[in-house]
Amino acid sequence: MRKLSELEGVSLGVVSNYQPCTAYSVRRELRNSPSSHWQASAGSVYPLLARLEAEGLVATKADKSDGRGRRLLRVTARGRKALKVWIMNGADEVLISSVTDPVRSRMFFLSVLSASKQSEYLNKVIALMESYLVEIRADLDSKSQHDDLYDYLGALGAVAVAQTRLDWLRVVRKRLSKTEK
Amino acid sequence: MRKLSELEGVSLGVVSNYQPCTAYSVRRELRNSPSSHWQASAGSVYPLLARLEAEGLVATKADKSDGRGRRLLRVTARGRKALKVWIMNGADEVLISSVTDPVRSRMFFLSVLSASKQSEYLNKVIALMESYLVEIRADLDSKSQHDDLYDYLGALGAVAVAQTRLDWLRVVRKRLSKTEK
DNA sequence: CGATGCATGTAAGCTGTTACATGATTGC
DNA sequence: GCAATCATGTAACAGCTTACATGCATCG
Repeated sequence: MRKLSELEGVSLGVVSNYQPCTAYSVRRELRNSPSSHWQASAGSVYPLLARLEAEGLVATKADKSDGRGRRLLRVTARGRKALKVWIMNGADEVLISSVTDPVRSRMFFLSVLSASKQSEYLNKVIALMESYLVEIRADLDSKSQHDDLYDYLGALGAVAVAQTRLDWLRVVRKRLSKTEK
Repeated sequence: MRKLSELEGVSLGVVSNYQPCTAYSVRRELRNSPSSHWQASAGSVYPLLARLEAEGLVATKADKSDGRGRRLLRVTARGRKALKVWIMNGADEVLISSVTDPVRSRMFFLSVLSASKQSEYLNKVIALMESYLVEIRADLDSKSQHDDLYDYLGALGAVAVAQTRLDWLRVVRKRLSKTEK
């Protein structure tokens, strides 16, 4: 069986968690989830789910009671197995270290900016990180440990990492303002 | 001027930090950097740098003393400006929240695995995170604050985030082993 | 003198984005 | 009745990966 991409695995997982559901709701779930923000455009999700259906990982059933022609998705037995394989394949050296942070990437080249532009950039990024943290904290608070534990634990990780990134940015700002003097 | 992609910005930044350098060394730098792990295959880096050259952001000069036909890259004035714009554009809401962690993504769907498979997965991932942390800690230690401050601060962020992810995974493991009983 | 690393690139293919296109349903 | 949302998709394009292809330099 073919190896699933990240977006394919996540989409299959979303179907698994919310079935029966429509392709549209999968897309919305990916877009709205504040903790792992995929673009999940229509041009990717629909062909992707069609691909998974062609491979027998999901099955669709037309909902005749709906005039919009919605088609309800379910994960097949094959699909459940493929999801398990995808998860276990996530325990991979390369995948674990492949988390690229656009803020951190820019840090390495910050010296090309003037000192004032540097602090302008840092202040902006810190402000954005702060409001992002508020957003995902609210998301975490909305998730009870007793409702869906895995959802809660995932959101918990998102908050922890975002807090760490913010703390780090504050250290950077402090350190750079010291050098300036 | 066109908006640069993440890989384009990073590549331009690497040239800026190490100039004069070859396209090959840019590729190697991206591949070997443990803190922000791009694949940076030949098929992406060479066309990318050719693109940047065509737009006048980098300039190449043939090194006649080298039989391999190496071409040395430099950032032009236009390129330096484009790099500055790219960095400032990084202070963006969407970009900041776009950090997707493959380990965290999988957490939301972990319930499809049996309890024993769940702990097998977590143990594997934790072991990998531990050795990854050792690797980037060594990288951080190799970077002096007085040598290149920005390099040091970037690596510091990578270590902080990796440590947080590991701590989170340990919390998850503990929490799930409790539920099992 | 052979393996590894340096150095440059191309071709095919997959994945994802942006923008477009259509129509039904629901809430105000 | 009108706007927002639900719902499905297509077409053109951009970007990156994998695999291929070539040849020089350096070290043991």
